[in-house]
Amino acid sequence: MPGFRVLLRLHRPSAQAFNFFVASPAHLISGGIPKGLCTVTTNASDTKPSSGPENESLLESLTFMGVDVKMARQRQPGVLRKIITNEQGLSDFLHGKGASRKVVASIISRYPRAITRTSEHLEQRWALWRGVFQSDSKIISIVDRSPESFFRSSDNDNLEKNILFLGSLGLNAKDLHRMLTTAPRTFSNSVELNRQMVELLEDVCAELGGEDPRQFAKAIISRNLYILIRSTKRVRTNIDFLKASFKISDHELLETLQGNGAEILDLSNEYLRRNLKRLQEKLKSLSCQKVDVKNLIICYPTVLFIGPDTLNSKLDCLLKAGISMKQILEKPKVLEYSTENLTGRLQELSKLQYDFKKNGINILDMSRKRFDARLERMSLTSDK
DNA sequence: GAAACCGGGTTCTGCCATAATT
DNA sequence: AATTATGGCAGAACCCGGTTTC
Repeated sequence: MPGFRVLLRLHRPSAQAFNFFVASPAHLISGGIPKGLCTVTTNASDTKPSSGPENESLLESLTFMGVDVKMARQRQPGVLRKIITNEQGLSDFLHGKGASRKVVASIISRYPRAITRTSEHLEQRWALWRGVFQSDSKIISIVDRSPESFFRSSDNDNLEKNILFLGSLGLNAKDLHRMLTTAPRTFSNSVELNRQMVELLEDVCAELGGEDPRQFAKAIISRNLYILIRSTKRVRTNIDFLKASFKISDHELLETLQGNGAEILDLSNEYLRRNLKRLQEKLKSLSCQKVDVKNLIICYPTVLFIGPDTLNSKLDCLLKAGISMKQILEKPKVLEYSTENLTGRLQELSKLQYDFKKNGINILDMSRKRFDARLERMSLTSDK
């Protein structure tokens, strides 16, 4: 559970803080000065930050609601100038669905345009989401997580078509639910955009000599719920790149993509390129053959997800412990465990003088519980 | 009864640029 | 011309345990 999620948690808020501090002074210069200091020197008509005045009573009411007006202004300045808005209706609506005052304020701060939606619109949209989610609170948690996903589009028709389209792909209800939980932006894409991605995947299948494009697309989507919020350019480029970069047959590529390889399509083009290049270099320096690289990727595509530094440190710590490259290539799943985890296990095993040559390296590919149990048994037998 | 095989779970927003509206 | 709607991007693994096999 920690791992990746913790990384994201730690990463994101710091990035937000960074933007907040950097962007605010910029705003003070561009937005604050004309209002305060320029009244004497200029007529409002030719000042650069073209704009009417902000709606003071709106600002007041937002402030009263606890909205971070500074943040809102930085994100969508135009909204603050509007004469007609529905912040009270939005607030009441969200409260009615169980959102706290704080959550409502945070939502508006991060996606101010939300207050331009009418109450009828909100009711409609909510009803559509409820068609997929079991409870209001589930939706609230997603809207709180990503206000933009819910509010960015005002096109409820499109949303409805999207739900129908996604359902028509043959994904089961569970997949659909998971997709909309984890990648809610998929909802707000235009149906056309989603359709384009599905068509791209079907085309790729046909190009690679696949028999059943529909099921290929479905397989990739259900294995990679984020695929529909990637650009077709990214996915296309990655597939073409994989095809061109090593001697993988069409059939092998097809199987890899609809198997464990579905996720590597998410990688940015540059990242994939860099990771593959560094992987090839590293393996070459360890005197592996090209075919070893190919087999590694087919057998364990996720290896391309691992950044060069992480990958190198994992390989190095395994090799240093007396494990051969051949063993790693035969059991690449050991690379899935964090460097810390691996290092720790290697240490404990070396205390017991575990012989990898004799016993293999499967012991590293085990859940914590099983590993500990195994160690326990080993130390018991060695005591006797 | 342990080891190996195998697949599954978790996870993804907030910002920017541009097209489309009004 | 301003505002809204939409598309696209960067960021970068880890762990668990049911079932089968020996």
